[in-house]
Parts: sequence; C-alpha cells; structure tokens
Amino acid sequence: MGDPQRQDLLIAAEALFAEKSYHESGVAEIAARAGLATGSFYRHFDSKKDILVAVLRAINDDVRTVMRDAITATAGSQAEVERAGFDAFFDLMSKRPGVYRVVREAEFVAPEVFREYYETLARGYVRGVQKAQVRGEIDIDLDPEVVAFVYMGAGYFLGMRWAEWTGGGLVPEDVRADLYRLLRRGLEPGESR
Amino acid sequence: MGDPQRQDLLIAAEALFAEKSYHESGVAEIAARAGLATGSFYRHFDSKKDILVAVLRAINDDVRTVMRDAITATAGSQAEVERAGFDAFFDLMSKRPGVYRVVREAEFVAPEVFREYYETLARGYVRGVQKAQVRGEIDIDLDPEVVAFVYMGAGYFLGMRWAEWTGGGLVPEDVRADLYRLLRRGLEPGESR
DNA sequence: GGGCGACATGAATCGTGGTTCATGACCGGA
DNA sequence: TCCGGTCATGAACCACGATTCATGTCGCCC
Repeated sequence: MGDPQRQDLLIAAEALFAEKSYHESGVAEIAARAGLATGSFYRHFDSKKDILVAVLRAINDDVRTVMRDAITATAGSQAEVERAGFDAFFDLMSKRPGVYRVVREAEFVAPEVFREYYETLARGYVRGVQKAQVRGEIDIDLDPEVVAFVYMGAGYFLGMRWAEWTGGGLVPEDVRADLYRLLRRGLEPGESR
Repeated sequence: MGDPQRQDLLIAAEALFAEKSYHESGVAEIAARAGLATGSFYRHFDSKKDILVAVLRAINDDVRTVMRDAITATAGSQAEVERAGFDAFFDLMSKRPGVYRVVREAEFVAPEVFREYYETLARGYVRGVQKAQVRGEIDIDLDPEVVAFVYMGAGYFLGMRWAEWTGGGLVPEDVRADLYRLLRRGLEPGESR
C-alpha cells in the first residue's frame, strides 16, 4: 500500500500522539520511532500538523469501515444493528488505546478537520436512523442529526470513562447493556407525544 | 472577592483560552488583557498551567451552581428537573461562548484536573438519578453512573454542534426537545426487560 | 570506472514564549 | 524628609522543538 515509510510514520505518529499528546510529541521522535532521520520526515509530510490531519483521516476511515462491516453483517432490527455498530466501535477503541484522545486533541490543532471528522461520521449515522424511521423502528418525529450526536456523545464519554480511565480497555458488557436499553427505549416510536 | 487582580487574570485567561486556545495564548497576552505587566502574572499564579487549573475549577463551580439552582427551583418530576438542569447548562454555555472548549482542551494539559472536573459533575448527576430511581421515575436497573455519562456526553456534543458550530450560541428549542424526549423515554421504568 | 542525480542524514538554525530578575516607583513609619 | 520594604515592570534569558540545509551515500547509466 503506497509508500511503506509513509505508513511507518503514520503508525509512529498515531502511537505517540495517543501515548503522550500532540504537543508533547516531537517530529524527531516520530521519525526515530519510524526508523528514519529527523529530516526525512519532511520528505513525506509538509509539517507536524500535516501528519496529524493524515492520522485523523486514517482513523476516520478505520472507524467507518469497522462499523459499516459490523452493521452490514447484522441483518436485524435497528436495536441489533445499533448494538453491532457500537460493539465494533468499542472494540476498535480497545485495540488501539488512546486513538480517541488523538481525535479529541485535533480540535485544538486542526479544528476544520476535527469538525469534518464528526460530520462525516454523523452523516453515516443519519442515514441509518432515517432507514430505521422508515421501517418504523425509530420515532419519525426525532431529528436524525440530533440522534446521531447523542450517539456520538454517548460513545465518546462511555469510552473515555470505562475504556480509558479504567485501565481495562474494553467498555464492560453491563455498561453497554445499559446504553443499548436506554437508546432502544428512548428512540422507539411512542404512544402520545 | 479576594484579590481583584487575580480575578482579572482569571477572566482574561478564560476569555483568551476560549477565543483561541491554551497553546495559542501567551502569558504576556493574558497579563496585558488583565491590565498587568507580564512579570506580575507570577505574583498570582505559579505557571501558565496553574492558571488553567484555576479557570477550570471556577467553571466547574459555575456550572454546578447554575444547575443546582435551576434544579432546586424546580419542584416536579424527574423529567422536569432534567429539563431545567440542561436548560441552565445550555444557557450558561451560550453566555460564555467557548468556555466548554477550555474544559475540553484541559484534558491535554492537566488530565488529572480534567478528570476531576467530570467526576465531580458526575457525582452530582448520580445523586439526582438515584433519588429519581427511589421515586420510581427512572428504571432501577440502570447504573446511575452510566446515565450520568450519557447525560454529559449528550450535553457536550449537542452543545458543540448547535451552540458552537452553528454560530447561534444557544442550542435550539427543538433540539433540546428531542433530547428530553429521548432521555425521558429511555430512562423510564419499563415493562419487560 | 567515473560522473550524476536523487535521496537520507542529523547538526545547526531560528522563532517562539514561559519564566526570571535587575531596576524603579510607591508608601508608611520614624 | 529620609529609609526600608513591598510590589510592579518589561526587557533579557533560556530551553525547546519545528524546520532547513550542507554534506555524505548510494545506485544507475554512459
């Protein structure tokens, strides 16, 4: 896939940004971890910020791929699809500890890209919600975009609390169960209004 | 209240951190905006990081005060209390644009304090949820801490999307309505399981 | 074999900005 | 009025790290 050195740099950068933070990681350090000299970094990226943007796009692709795969592999009700998607998301987070910190920090380094990240993700959710609304599994009166941002906010905070703060890595089953229950009940079409 | 110069510095710092970001704001700049010379800054705070911590604690106090006031002023069901609390929160956010960015960025400058911030906030929510559970207004099987983090995640993301990304400042009424509906239905005690 | 171009290298450069400190202004008391 | 001490000032200091570049190395073609 493309340039192996570029790949190495991306991997090294993601790891360092996740372990420490963007501001605490140096270009020389990234290059060294990728097995390159400091100056060689600039043969692949224009600046330190530039590689952050590339890392961010890569993470976005991975998250979307993983979730899409899990979702398409799950034929079933909206509730089941939701669960499959979240499970895939939490699983990815646990395998690459700290990646999510990288995304968050990007807000203060490359706000435009950060926003693009979440808007892209939201678009995917919105499509899913709309389909479920057509099938009558989610209340038609709810704004799909609001639902999308509630999804993302919940995933974000539960991941932070139970995957990062607690050493574990994976959000515990019972926490996820509570989330799914809360969402299912919250979204389903209801009697009155 | 205490030292007026210290207050001025806190106000200046919060404003600058909110407008730009922690890393893009200089100590000299903060001091200047507070009407002080660069060196005088260190008569009040030990370091730049130190003032961020102080700003964070002040914001935390404000958020909790505002929400507590709104909640105690609202006698009623959990749904009404919830709404009052969130409304107060969104209102505060709209009056001090960008404060929430300051909180978020703190994660990468003073992680311990950032965590303390959310854990303190969560404790407050947990107490509220437990009371509502006793009164039978929230499903007794839900872990109050999970609910607390879903609350915070939703508030965070909706605030970011509709108060910051959209120029407005205040999260629109219909977005809030969707959130309240989703939470009320999601939390209420249910038939089966 | 020699010359050339492309790439790798890492030490030196350069800007930035947090922190320090020598200096001066001010004020209360003797 | 003079003295000592406290505080304000902002220029200088200093460390740090992103970026550059002069030099060396390698592989290819004539």
